[in-house]
Amino acid sequence: MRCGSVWSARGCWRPAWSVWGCRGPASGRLSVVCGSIGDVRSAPTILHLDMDAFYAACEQAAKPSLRGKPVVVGGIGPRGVVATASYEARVFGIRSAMPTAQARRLCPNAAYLHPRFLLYRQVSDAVMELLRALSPLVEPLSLDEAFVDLEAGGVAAETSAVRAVGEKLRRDIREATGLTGSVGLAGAKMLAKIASEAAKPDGLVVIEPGTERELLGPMTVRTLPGVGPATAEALRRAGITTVAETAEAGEAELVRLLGKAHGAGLYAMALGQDDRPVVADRDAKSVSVEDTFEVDLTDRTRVRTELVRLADRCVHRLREAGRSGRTVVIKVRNYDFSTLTRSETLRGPTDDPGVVREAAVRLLETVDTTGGVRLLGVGVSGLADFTQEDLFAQLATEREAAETAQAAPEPAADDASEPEPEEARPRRWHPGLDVVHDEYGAGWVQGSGVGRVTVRFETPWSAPGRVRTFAVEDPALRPGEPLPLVGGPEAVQSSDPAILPKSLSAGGGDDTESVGEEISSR
DNA sequence: TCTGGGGTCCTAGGACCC
DNA sequence: TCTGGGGTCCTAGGACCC
Repeated sequence: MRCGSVWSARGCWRPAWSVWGCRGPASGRLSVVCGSIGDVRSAPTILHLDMDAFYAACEQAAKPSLRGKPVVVGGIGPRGVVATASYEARVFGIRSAMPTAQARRLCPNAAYLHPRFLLYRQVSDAVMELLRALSPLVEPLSLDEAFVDLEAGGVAAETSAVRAVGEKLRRDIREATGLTGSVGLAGAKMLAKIASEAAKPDGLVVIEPGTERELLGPMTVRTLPGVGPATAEALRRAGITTVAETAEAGEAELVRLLGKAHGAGLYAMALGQDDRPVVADRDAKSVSVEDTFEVDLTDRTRVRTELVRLADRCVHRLREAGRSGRTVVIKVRNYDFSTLTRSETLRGPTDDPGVVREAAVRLLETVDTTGGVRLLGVGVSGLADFTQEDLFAQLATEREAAETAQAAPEPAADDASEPEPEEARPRRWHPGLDVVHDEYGAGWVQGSGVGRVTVRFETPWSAPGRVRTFAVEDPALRPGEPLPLVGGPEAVQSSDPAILPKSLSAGGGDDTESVGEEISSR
């Protein structure tokens, strides 16, 4: 089924759904049943959009030389995992959440790129804007996914009307971003999501209200949202593997197996019942940051320093969101991957870096880290809208700062939101990052090592570009910014004139005399 | 060279209060 | 001074999602 998702096999995957969707003399009867329950709308007016291989597709749109090639976006380091693989990379068996090292074994010739969230957010904003033109009720689930309530947007509650809206949306997205998205339309969130999954890539699937039970019945229970490996295994041990078997098991049995909330929820899903509304403007409930270290931390002082850094980053994000929080939580993953959390609830919400820092350090003191620390995290929950100084928290800061002053000679700048000066950071030329060269213009890092960095000079609107290699300290080379994927050079809004050099717009000649040597592309 | 980072929701036990 | 029960808050852990 997975390989059914690749370009080549798309033709034989999608029609299978059309068959299911059209099949069934009983569909009329079922629609009456469901209509009477009121759990699913009588028209497929809930839309789910899912962009296709989003991060990888953004990179291919930005980097002409990668179009049609396997691209993997994710952690580049020894402990990295895959965030998104392009469809060309999925042919090799590469999947999200797979260790990058394993992906490299499966497809050594793919391009392995560090994520550029700035770009993904820009593209996402453009897509979400198109969605909000359809309805005031838009619920983003992530950068590349959202529900839209078309009924609230005044779209006629008819299949033909919502289908037309969905197809137009897909065209608009392609025009605005150059990317493809898949659309699912159904009378409930769960079904719309299942439909968009079936539509992938670059398709649209409608699930007609009334057909959902026979559609879902034969599918694996893993299809249902909320059923992961653990739930699936618990169900399998009870002889349940399909959605139909889940429904047959009955609510009481599912509650016995999985607990009250999960069991009851799963039973409803298996019947195709899902009346969750589309909710716009969901407030975040927690903010957290975490780092996995390339080598386990064993030095206690270093662990503390890193924790303080994370606390500052966390508060920075909290403040950016204009929030404060009452509960501080730290997360420690040990050398053996065992993970624990410790939390402390303050008397009132705070966004004071000192308070969060000290709570985090206090919590760390209750944890044995002698075996080595693989990951550290700091989070804040119990969020409130930040409106006023919290006196309790302020007092706590001063008191605890005084108490720990002698025991903890931590340097610690006063304001966590102060970013490190650019010069203080070593230049890290991660593969995939934008750069600008004084002479050659905009490009991206293809690789680096042993004091050299290899750059491919191309832009979203250029032909595939050529590769040159420089010393990592080359003063003509500097970090760049993402370029717009569509609109060409006219769309560039940058104060950096070097992005658009004459040599590039003139089509480039054989002009490698100066800085570097050519390197063959892989 | 196994296993990221950012989240959400649920459960269960103990404290505490009525 | 043998003991019931409910509600809420806090903490820790776990499953799941993208």
